[in-house]
Amino acid sequence: MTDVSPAARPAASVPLIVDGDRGPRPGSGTRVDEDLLAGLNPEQREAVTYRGQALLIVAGAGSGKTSVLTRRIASLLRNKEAWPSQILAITFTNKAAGEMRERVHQLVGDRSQGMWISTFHSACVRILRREAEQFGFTRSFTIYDSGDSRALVKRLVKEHEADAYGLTPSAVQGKISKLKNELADAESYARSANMNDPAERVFCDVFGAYQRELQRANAFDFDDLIAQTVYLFRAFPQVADVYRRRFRHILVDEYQDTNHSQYALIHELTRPPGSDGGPIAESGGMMIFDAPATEEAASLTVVGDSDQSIYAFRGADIRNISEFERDFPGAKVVLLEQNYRSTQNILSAANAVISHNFDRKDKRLWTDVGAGEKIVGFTGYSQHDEAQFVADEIEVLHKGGVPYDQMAVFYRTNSQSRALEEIFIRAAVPYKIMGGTKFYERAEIKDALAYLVAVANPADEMAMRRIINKPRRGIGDVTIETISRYAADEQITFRDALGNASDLGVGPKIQAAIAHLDAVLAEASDLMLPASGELPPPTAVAEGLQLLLTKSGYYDALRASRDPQDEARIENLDELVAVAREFARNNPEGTIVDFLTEVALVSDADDLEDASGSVSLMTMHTAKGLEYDAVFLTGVEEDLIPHRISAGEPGGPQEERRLFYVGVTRARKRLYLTLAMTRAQFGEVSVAMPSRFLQEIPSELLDWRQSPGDVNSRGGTQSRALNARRGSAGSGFGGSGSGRRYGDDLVPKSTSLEKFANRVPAKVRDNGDMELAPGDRIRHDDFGEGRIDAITGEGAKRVAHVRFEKVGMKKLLVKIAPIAKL
DNA sequence: CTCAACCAATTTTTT
DNA sequence: ATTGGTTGAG
Repeated sequence: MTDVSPAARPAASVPLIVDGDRGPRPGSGTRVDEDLLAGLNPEQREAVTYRGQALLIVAGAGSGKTSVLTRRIASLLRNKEAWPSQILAITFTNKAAGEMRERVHQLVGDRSQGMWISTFHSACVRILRREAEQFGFTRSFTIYDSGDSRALVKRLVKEHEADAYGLTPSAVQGKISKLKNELADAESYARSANMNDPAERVFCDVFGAYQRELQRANAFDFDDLIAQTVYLFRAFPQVADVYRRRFRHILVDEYQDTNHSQYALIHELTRPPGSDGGPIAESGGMMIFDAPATEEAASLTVVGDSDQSIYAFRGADIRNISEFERDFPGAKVVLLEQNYRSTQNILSAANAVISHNFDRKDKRLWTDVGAGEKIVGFTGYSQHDEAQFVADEIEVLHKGGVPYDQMAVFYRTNSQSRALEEIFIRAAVPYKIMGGTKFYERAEIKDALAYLVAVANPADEMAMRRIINKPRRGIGDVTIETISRYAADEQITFRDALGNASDLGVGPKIQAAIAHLDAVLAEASDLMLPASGELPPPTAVAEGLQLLLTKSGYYDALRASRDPQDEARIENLDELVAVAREFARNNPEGTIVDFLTEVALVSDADDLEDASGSVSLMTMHTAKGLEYDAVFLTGVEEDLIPHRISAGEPGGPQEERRLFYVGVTRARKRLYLTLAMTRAQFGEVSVAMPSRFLQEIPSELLDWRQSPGDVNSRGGTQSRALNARRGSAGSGFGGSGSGRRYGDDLVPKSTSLEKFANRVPAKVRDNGDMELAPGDRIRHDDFGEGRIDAITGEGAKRVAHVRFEKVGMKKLLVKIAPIAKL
């Protein structure tokens, strides 16, 4: 807060909101080093050099916005318009933050030290840790991830018997999250709620209890991190002023995906410092007297693209960006429409699809790199068949010179990754799944972290409850409630109650177990948080973790187990210890609290290192902001993309279309759209329909290796709708088109068709009402002869369980399988 | 209190 | 199909 801005000039009688385009300040903009602007188009230059109160950069997909943003920051630093510490840049993921930090560092060197480049959540944690004592928390508070808060909600729902009113834990959790994103707390919601509705009343009770439990546990959930920071700023203007004076340049990436609380946070930070007025400001202390009565608000730069808004489901409000000019009068708007990423064919497809969203501002991406390859379509018989095509095509591309890490496979839902994974393993395609079931969400990792939390934040009863009987110590629900009640009676924490094992009135065996756990926690605490106040050694976290896992008996219990999965769990724990060591190396001063913070906020810790050399698999949401030479969009089916659940929600289908658009625009040179005719879910096989988005792509852009009509017999309607062009495939590829880059062997003229002709029925087929019964013999085009074991299902979903002589048991969809009765 | 067996629900996307 | 939760026996 003592930073003095080299650019700050006492602004005489500046109104609260600066009006009009004031143009570049004298001395800035003109002196930007030319190398920062090298290779930029006029709009991009403007976005880098414009100086003013508010700037909106509307950046279409692939328009070079990251480059613009980093150069903008670099130019502020180079021209000495700002110290690093005066810059706050918000990105959507930690990974993006790391990359931006790296790129700025490349441009300006060590001058970049001290900037805050982080996610909303990380930035708020930093602020909250600093200010926690102001409002009843300690700086070692715990961060609850959604799993933690679900566990808490679950307990409270049970305690309040809220399920009797039709409130499921997940519904309650979702509603609480939504309310917090709107900055509504339990009290304010209770005032506006309809209290005649008993379900509402119970919900308010649970919400209130949930918040009290968090407070008691000295914990914040994800949503609180933002919302409580806003409350903090509103309740303590002098605290807010510290940050308003400090951050003179605020930049927010992916602005279209900000929710209301994030929007409010930005507003709080961009108010002029010292302007709050009212009684509190008078008690604000000396600073008010020292500083000019009114100072300039920080400058705000936001970057976004409303066509890429895909997080409405978690409260993102597209109006934040669409009404930016109204919120910040006089804001400058720069449009970046030239795309430097994809070929024209890919862009044309993207433009065609997104133009079906009616409530958008028309924006057309263009490029000057040429048409490029056609988009390849493929329809598999099953999800495995689809996966096989993807795996084979990846190998073809790889032989043609595309590195694995320049290819990615996207899907709508995480569950779709299974089939891909199975096939990729068999085909020996190196792959890496991004996101999904995260390392830090595995049970054993959460247990280990709960041990650490129990040390770092003894007030966190959730963590204590989690570990108290892991490994098995003979402590069940009854004993836990006994301890809990004892702690309440004695006005001490659950953790401290363990120290009085003999007072609890439990059996001697359990007493001993409790005393032992208490001793282990105390020993770890001495190691990681020495009472003497001296700084623990950097290795303390890793050693403490090791100590906890060993002396608690956790490791031993896993080793003694005969469950084969427990071996993998031990490996995971070893990896966690390794992560702690690595953390110590990078942060010699890092404490246990810092470690837990990092772990709580980093989505997938290992995504930076070993993604190289592997194909990336991820959901389309995760893909935002990334780009690859070749992209496979899989499962392009109705009910998947657009997802079935989205149909019922207002704006749902449109958001799905944006999601599809995001997926398409990730591709630089090659795009594959694949689907399957049948998909198994819940162990049931069902017939899938091609996604409507396929029909929105002009047929001349698409080259079907195998169209839905090729696979599906009732192809009449579908093939018409989907521009199936069986037989004309030869014209689309195999020639010496523009795709020279990967060599001519890249696109095998007909091999892939031949290859898959074996696997997939290449001709139109409809078995209609073929009568089959157990015991019948059949012949399958691929599998040979076999005998029917059983028939299950009804109508179009009738499934034959067939024992083949050569390949064993198979399940076949009677209606479309290439089979004949013998 | 623990374990085995059975049953239900699950699959939208994430910091 | 998998997983988590519940139930009842030991």
